[in-house]
Order: sequence, then structure tokens, then C-alpha cells
Amino acid sequence: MSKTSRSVPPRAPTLEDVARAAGLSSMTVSRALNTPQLVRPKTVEKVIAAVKATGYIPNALAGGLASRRSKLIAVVVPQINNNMFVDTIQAISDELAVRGYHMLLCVAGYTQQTEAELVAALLSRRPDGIVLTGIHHSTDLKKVILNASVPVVEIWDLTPTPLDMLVGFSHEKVGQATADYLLRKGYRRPGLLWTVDKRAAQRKAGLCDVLARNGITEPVSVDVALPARFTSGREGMARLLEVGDFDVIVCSSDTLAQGAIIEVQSRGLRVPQDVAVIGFGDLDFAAGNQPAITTVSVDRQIIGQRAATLLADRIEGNSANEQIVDIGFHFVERESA
Amino acid sequence: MSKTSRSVPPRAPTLEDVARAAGLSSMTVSRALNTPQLVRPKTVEKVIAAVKATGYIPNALAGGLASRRSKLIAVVVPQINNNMFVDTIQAISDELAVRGYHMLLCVAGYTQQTEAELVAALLSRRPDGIVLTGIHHSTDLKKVILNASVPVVEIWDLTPTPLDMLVGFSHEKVGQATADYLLRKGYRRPGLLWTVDKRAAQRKAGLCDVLARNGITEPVSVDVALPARFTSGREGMARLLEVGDFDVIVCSSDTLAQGAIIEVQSRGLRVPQDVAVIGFGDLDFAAGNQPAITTVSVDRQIIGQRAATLLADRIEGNSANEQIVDIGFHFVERESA
DNA sequence: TTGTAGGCGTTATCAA
DNA sequence: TTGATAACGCCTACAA
Repeated sequence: MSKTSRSVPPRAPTLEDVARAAGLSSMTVSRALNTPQLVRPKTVEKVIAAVKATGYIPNALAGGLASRRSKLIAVVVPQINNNMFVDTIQAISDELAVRGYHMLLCVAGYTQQTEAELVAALLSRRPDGIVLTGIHHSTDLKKVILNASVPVVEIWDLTPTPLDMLVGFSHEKVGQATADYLLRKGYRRPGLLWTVDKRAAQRKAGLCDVLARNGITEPVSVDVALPARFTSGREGMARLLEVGDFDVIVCSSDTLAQGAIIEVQSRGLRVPQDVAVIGFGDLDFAAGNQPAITTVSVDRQIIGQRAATLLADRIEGNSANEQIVDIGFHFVERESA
Repeated sequence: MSKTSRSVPPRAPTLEDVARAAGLSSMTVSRALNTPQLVRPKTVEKVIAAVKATGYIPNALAGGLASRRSKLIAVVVPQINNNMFVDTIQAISDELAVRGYHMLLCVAGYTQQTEAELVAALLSRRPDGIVLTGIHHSTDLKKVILNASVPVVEIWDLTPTPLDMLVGFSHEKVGQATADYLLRKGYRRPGLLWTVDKRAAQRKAGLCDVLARNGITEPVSVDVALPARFTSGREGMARLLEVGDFDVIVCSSDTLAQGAIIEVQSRGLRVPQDVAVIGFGDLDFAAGNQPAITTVSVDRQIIGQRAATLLADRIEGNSANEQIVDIGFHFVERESA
């Protein structure tokens, strides 16, 4: 109705508006905001005052379009609500924040098709870099990624031939180390309590490989659905106790191990005397559990931190010298096995 | 050197390139991709073929700039590696994916200053909506948000005066319900094992309020750092056992409760006979723990799902009828108290 | 140190 | 049903 008070459309202030308020050109305002060292201090002050006065908030869409740098990193994980990945995600987010990037987080599930589609959609955001979980990708995905020539870090696994950069560790070796431990401790009748993802499968392969070479072939394995849950640990252990007589149960994660231990104890049996239990991950409850869980420790935060650093360095031209980072792992002997 | 093979700069194909390949205008290609129902089927086919041939990937920065809709939702949480929030985040992500949005995930920590800065930076991405954890924000943050006139959902808390929309429950009532339960069960010497965030403080207030009205004033409280960890639970319980004689320990989360229970058991005491323990959250191990943990169940996924739905509906003009969603909670009596 | 011109890749709008 | 034109808001490149 009235053309006085609300005649101004509620358009967000632009660089131009700030420039007008400051009596400068929009280019100078842009410089004052992004590269203040190239602008006279007094001018910078003027700009800052004008920004405050106008309530200006930069438009990163426009900025990214013009500069061809989005300051955006896309992160693809199989799941968020997974004790293994959350610490890595948090570390990525923290490190990226320090470097001035934002994190676009996507859940791919555990199928390749989904991941390929997701990444294609993600690329439309023109991220400056991408973090992919794992090293097994569909050929479509690989083609799209390489074609986009965007820096990529694969995490949580190891291969001599990554798409680009990589931060992880060898799951096969984890399995082997676990087998070595079992054999050294004299366990002969192992049972497996396992989730069905690719990395867990590699650990199983390494484990069974060494066991087989030592005369223990095809140990019984009970599979449980992802994500690994305490409940699945209990149920899986219950099934194992029905089908066989084991001296040790190897679990694909500490979460399962904790559930398994409770199940054993609830039957009046003792861990490790009646049946031992081994986990994976060294989650925060592993050391304090009763009995303390023997497990494989992996620095999940370092994975995220290094991944973010590698990407940011590459993007900013401080070309990373090492492209493949093996963060290793270490076996932690505690009470449960 | 040679100007034949590599003379073409590796510029990503644009709408224009697709249009040329299809013998159409870029506008028609844009329509075929976004609103195919407005384009002749045969033309759409041509476009799809040309897209495939050129390897075209849309540029959402340009699209967002032109259309003023980024298809981006910013989510701000205090922490990611927190058992309480991950399920909510995952649910938001899942629901947003279905609706065609991407999630920008930011970690604010537990200080208001950080959150205000983060949101300002986030707004530069021109998100179509924002999810904020909690209802306590700095006045700066509120001003910026309202000024940007972007849809907001606050989650995990309840207030009659949200910034905009809200999905959560009353922490004070959770505390009251817990107190009611304690009193009904005849517990008279409660101790508290608590983290120091705002929402936990509200639960404590509700709890102490009811207790005080029943003659139990200022129960001893041991505070532990965030995030709530199994280890903190054990340590906190150890301190409690040193400073007093309690018949029940109320914990601000199941994670602490689980640690507390183990600590009690490791001393040869029994839960709940020697000391009872109550948790909060009904995390996945609560029901299967030995003893099963008496706790308050909150549907963490629903919070995320409803928040995402509210936002998407609002953005797409299907104006949400209810702006404040109280998802409630329910007390779950099990064995530990 | 500051300013001008032009383009980044897409979509809204209007015309055909 | 399709196309031409003009933004969208910023930054690169160059000039002054």
C-alpha cells in the first residue's frame, strides 16, 4: 500500500551496496574483504564500517562461480551413525573449519550405485575437493571423478593404486595381526562375529588366511547387519554359542564385542576363561569395559585430520609430497583375550 | 607445444556445450533437465543424449545464483561424535536426500560465540534453510538469522518462542519425570553424574526442583566434560562413591550410566541392589546391558526427520501448519533402577 | 592503491 | 514448445 516504509524490496545487500555506502568501487570492497593487505588500511576500515552498516553477507555462490573456487569439500561416508566414522568426520570438519572450508556431508549407504549417483550430484556443487570412504568404487564413479579433475582423498583403506590421495591402513594386515595373536595365545577354535561391509571382509580374509596356513580352516562366522550394534553383538554371540564350541570369538568391531561379552556373562560364563573375545577399533569403552577389551587400535581422528590437510594443501598449491598415508594400527592386548 | 591434441582447455562442459551438441538453445536444455514436462519428449531425449555425450555436470553455483535457491540446508550441531546427535544428523541427511537437498554440516562446539560466527559464514552459502541445535543463541545470531529471512528449525529443545520452527522435547519435564520415578521407587539419597551442557542443565533443574519439593535438597553432583564418554562414567562414579553414600545415581546420558554401572560392578557391588543407576537417551546398548538400563527414551531420528520435512515443506511453499513439534519422551523402567 | 570492463554458468522473463 | 535477453553477485585481468 504505502510506498514509503516498505517500498524497498528485502533484497540482501550486495558488494555494490557496500561500495556505495563506503564511497568506493565494488572491486575495492571485494579486495578489502578478501585480500586486505592489498588495500590501504584506512580504506579497509571504511569498508568494514560499511559492511557493518549494511549488514552485508557475502554471496559464496556468486564468489565461487566467478573465482572457480567454492571452498567446499564434499565428504562421502557409508553411514554417519557409526562409531567408527564419526570421529573421522568430526576431525575432517574441525580441520576444514580451520582452513576456511565448509563440509558437504553425504551418506552413501553401502552400495556402489548410490555412491556414484551421489558423487555426480555432489560435483554439481563444484567442491574444491572430495573425501571418499573406501577404495572400492564403480567404474562410473571413477570416470566421473577423474573427468572432473577434482582432488580426491580416499580414506579408511589402503591400496597402491588410489584414485588420487589416500589416508588409511591395511585391513588385511589387521586380520593377519589378529590371527597371529590368536595363534600365539594358543587359541585353536575361533568363531567370527562379523558385519558384512567390504573393509570388514578384508580383515576377515587376512585373518582366515593366516589361520588356514596354520591348520585352522573356515572358522564358523555369524554375520550381522550394519551398522554394528551392541544388540547385534549379543544376538550374534547367542547364535554362535548354539552352533559351536569356541575358545575365542573375533568380532569385526568393539561394539559387537561389547555385546558379545555381555551375552557370555549373562549366561554365567566368563570372559576370557570360558570364551575369549576380540574386538576392533579401540572405541572409548574398550579399555574400561569389564573385562577390558582386547582389540586393534586405529587413530580415527588422524585419518580425518590428514585427509583434510592433504586436500587443503593440494587445493592451495602446497602440493602434498606424500600421496598415500598409511596411518597403521596397533594390536592392544587387554583382558578379554 | 603442439596446438592440436591438447589445445582445448579442460573447461567443464556447460549448458551451452550441451545445447550446441543437441542443436538447441541452452534455455531449452535447461528446461529439459529441470522441467521436462514443459519440453517435447523427443527434445528431452536429444538433450539427454547430448548430456551423456558431453559428460555435462550442472553447475549448482551458477544455478543457485540465478534462481536464488541453493538446494542446500545448513545444519549446526555442538558435536558430531556424540551418541545423542548422530542419529538425528543421519535422519536429517536421509530425509534431505529424498527431497533433493544437500547438507552442509557444521560443528559449533558449545559456545555461543562460535555458533554466531559459524552461522554468519554459513549464510554466505545462501542455504535454503538452517537447522540449529538448541534454543539458546546469542542476540547477534538471532539478528543475523532473522535478517536473512531464511527458514530455521531449532531442534532438541522446547520453547514457546522459537526463532521460527522447532522440533524437540522438554528437558525440564524429563528431569521431573525422572524425579517422580525416583520418589515413587523410594530412593532418597540420589547422586548426580552430569555433563555440563545447557540441555543437561535443564534436565537437572527439573529433577532438583521436584526433589526439593519432596525434601531432598541439593543432591551431590559430579560434573564431567563433554562429550559424555564411557570412561567419564566410570571415573565420575568412582568419585561419587568416594564422597557419599547414595542409593541411586542419575546420569545425564546412557553412556555415562553404562560406565557408572561397570565401575560399581568392578567394586563387587550390585546394580541396583547396592546402588541404582538411571540414564538418559535409550541408546542402543541400554536395553541389552546387564543390568538393562532404566532410562528416558527419546526418538532421535524423528527429530531429524521432522526437522528436514518442516524445512523442505516451508521452502517449497507447502507451508507447515504446525511450527512447534513436541516429540515427547517416555520413561523406560528396566533393571538398573 | 583503486577502478573499469567483462565474464563465470545458469535461470526468469518475455517474445515468437 | 522453443528461443533471445537480461540479470544473479562476484572476481579476474587489465588499466590508470
